[in-house]
Amino acid sequence: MPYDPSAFPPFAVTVDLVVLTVRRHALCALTVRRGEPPFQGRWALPGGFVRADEDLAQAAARELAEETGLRAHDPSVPVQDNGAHLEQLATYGDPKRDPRMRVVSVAHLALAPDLPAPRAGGDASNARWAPVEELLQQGGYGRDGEPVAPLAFDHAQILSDGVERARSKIEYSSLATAFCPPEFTVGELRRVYEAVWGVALDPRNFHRKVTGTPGFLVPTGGTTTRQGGRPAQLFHAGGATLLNPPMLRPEV
Amino acid sequence: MPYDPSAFPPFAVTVDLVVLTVRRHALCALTVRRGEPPFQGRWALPGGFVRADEDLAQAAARELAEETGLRAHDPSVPVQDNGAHLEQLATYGDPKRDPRMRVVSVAHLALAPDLPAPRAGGDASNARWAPVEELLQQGGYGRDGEPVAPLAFDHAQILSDGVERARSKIEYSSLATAFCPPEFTVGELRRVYEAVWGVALDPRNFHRKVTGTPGFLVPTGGTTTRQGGRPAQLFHAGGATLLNPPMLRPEV
DNA sequence: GTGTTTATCGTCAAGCAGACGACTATGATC
DNA sequence: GATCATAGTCGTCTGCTTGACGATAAACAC
Repeated sequence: MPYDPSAFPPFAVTVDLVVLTVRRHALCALTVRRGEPPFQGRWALPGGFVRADEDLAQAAARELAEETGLRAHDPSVPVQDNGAHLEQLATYGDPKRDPRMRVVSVAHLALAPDLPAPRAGGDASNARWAPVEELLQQGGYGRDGEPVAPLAFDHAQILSDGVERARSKIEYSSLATAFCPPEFTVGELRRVYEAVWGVALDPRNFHRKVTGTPGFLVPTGGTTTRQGGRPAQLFHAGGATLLNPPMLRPEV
Repeated sequence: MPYDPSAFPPFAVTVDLVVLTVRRHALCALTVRRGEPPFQGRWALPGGFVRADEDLAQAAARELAEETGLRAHDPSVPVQDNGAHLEQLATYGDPKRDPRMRVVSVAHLALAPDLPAPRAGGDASNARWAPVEELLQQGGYGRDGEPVAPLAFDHAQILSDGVERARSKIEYSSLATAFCPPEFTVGELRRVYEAVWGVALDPRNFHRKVTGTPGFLVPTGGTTTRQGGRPAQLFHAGGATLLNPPMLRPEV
């Protein structure tokens, strides 16, 4: 492999973000409306060019902050703040994925608690949380009966990969807590699993599992009734990041 | 995010390969000796530039074929041929990872059965299989007592990530069969797990687990004594790709 | 034949998951 | 205030899987 700078073609490198959250019992992704061609007016994943002096993770964290105001969560610190979980997802480099030029996109996956309104560089009308179920159905119709236009570029594929990563990763890690506020109840955590997986879980077995796993949940001492019913204990995420044995996703 | 072609810096995009195999009870990786600066004379992972009309997966498959003669395995076809398993691993883009220029490398992970001698573009003396344990120890000494120079660039990190991916992925998938020849015995498969994880497994429990998982192993009818001892049944990999419940990696 | 090696079958106890009954503590409604 | 609906929490039971390990089988070396 001789090194010849003229031997390689010019590439643009971008980061695209799959930002997931749980709203109203549904797994939702952040989308922004494209203001210029190609795919003008269509929804797309947020993203942008990597700058000359930036690492890929830095670029992703910068884009995340620009779009949502969220700080990226430092993986070396336990998840207790409002920072979002951010990890690299995969890289997409089909020569024809962008009709304008050769663009390689390093997709990242971010998990966030339910947020106030999104902002797309300050323009909230061009950003929204959409249920991934709507975004991924091909040629279907949204909840309002309007036909759903597919996402721009290969973003449907990227979103699909990100959702699958999130679905599998909450099985064997404590990542589901990244969807929760700093303090949460067992029931709220269970509803996260139910929304991400799209299944119903037995509250009693779930409670036994998560409270019986050492280091997963730490009681804060407080209780809340914000879900109605009997007051529930409040917890925050413990130091454990790996769940062993894993939480089993029910068969479909 | 306005689109301005002059707004992004030029990137070179490469693919680097973590090619793993099991030789003499040890997990080994393919390394090539660098012929020019930087890191001249040091060992590195094989790789090269992505061409103008190539997808990332195509580039990785081409590099793999150039270095080893292996065809990349088509994921849609059951693993029964000698093709190697190839998947994207992660992307590395630190601005300083290559002192010459901005290079973003899309690392791929390949798993191959034990092969004849490697060839580095026809030059076998500049390619070798090295135990990952030796490659990853910092400032240690190899089996021959020679001091081990660390891999070039950030390739130690890439290799480490690839090994960890392989170690975790054989837990819940049938990927370990990618290290085996087309027909293999339960004992040979067990020795793959033992080499990759660096642990000893109980032959009886392992046998029960893999033969009891539907679709994992399909008996070919033949037997072999190539390992000595009582003749063992020969199998090839079945259609099942996911192991549920997973093979449990013993605690360390 | 004896010993060695590897393969394969079987047994048993401990742990975990799924199904589900029972009870508790709130707010809402009559 | 009694009743009801809602959600949380604690138990029980059964079946499956695992880990530890005994026992037998079929080859080769001497």
